[in-house]
Amino acid sequence: MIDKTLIEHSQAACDALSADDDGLKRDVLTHAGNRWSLGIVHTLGVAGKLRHAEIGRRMSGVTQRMLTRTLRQLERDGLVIRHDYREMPPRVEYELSPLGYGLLTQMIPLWMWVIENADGFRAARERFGDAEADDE
Amino acid sequence: MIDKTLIEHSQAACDALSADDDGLKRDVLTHAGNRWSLGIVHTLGVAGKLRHAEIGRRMSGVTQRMLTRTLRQLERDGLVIRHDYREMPPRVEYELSPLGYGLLTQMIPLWMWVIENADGFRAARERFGDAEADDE
DNA sequence: CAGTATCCTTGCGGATACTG
DNA sequence: CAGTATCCGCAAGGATACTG
Repeated sequence: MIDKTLIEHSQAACDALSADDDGLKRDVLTHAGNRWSLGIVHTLGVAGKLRHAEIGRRMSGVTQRMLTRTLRQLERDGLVIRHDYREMPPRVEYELSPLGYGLLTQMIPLWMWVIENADGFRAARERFGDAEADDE
Repeated sequence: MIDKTLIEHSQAACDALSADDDGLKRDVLTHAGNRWSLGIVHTLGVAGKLRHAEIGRRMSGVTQRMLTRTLRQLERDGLVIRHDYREMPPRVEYELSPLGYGLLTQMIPLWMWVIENADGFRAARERFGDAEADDE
């Protein structure tokens, strides 16, 4: 059975939050859910400051296009800082902003929870994946 | 300046997590980032058990199509439980699963952080939104 | 009431080729 | 090296109409 106080606590917290912009939260999660965003934030969080190509090297599968796109997105979101040294050949480095580090920090407990409950998610997938996966 | 120990703590935690499936985390966030997922989870978390139409009434803007789609998605993800009473006229109720309540709980600190840092996000938007919003 | 069935637009993500 | 420029397929999201 579920802890009732947990639910009530959630209620109180959610009510307080509902007053603010609900779209902002979804916005952040939408961008965070994009294919490469989490990986880049994670990589920059671990490595500190990296060049464009170096990020690409550490994240197998990403194309230059998507890397640039995602980095620009993260920059617009204020999570990543871009340093263009205006040299020839070009040298550009990316690093997490304080906001980016903050997000990374906030994400960690969530990630751990997801992994702890991976079985639960997979179980749900199997229950429904076989039955009605084909119609979507 | 940013707390260095924070970064190192993040590093350690992230390294531990990287070993596991990175796609799963992104998967959860992708679904959570979908247009109506958060709102539904929040609504069900606060209200408990609701009928299809009642959810729609509490979330202005959602169409029946998207409501059904999102609910089905959440059901497949194991976050929401669907009760079909097989009556006529139809009566179907939705409620959060334990996993759903768990996710909601995990989300709350993240949401609070997002709202606390809303100024930071908006500031970033304004800095870049004006300059290069037109080319995307 | 609780959905499906269509049709449409938008944006993500990828492949490939090119440029300063 | 750090990008752009084009091309494409796919899925999210929305509008509208219909059904058991």
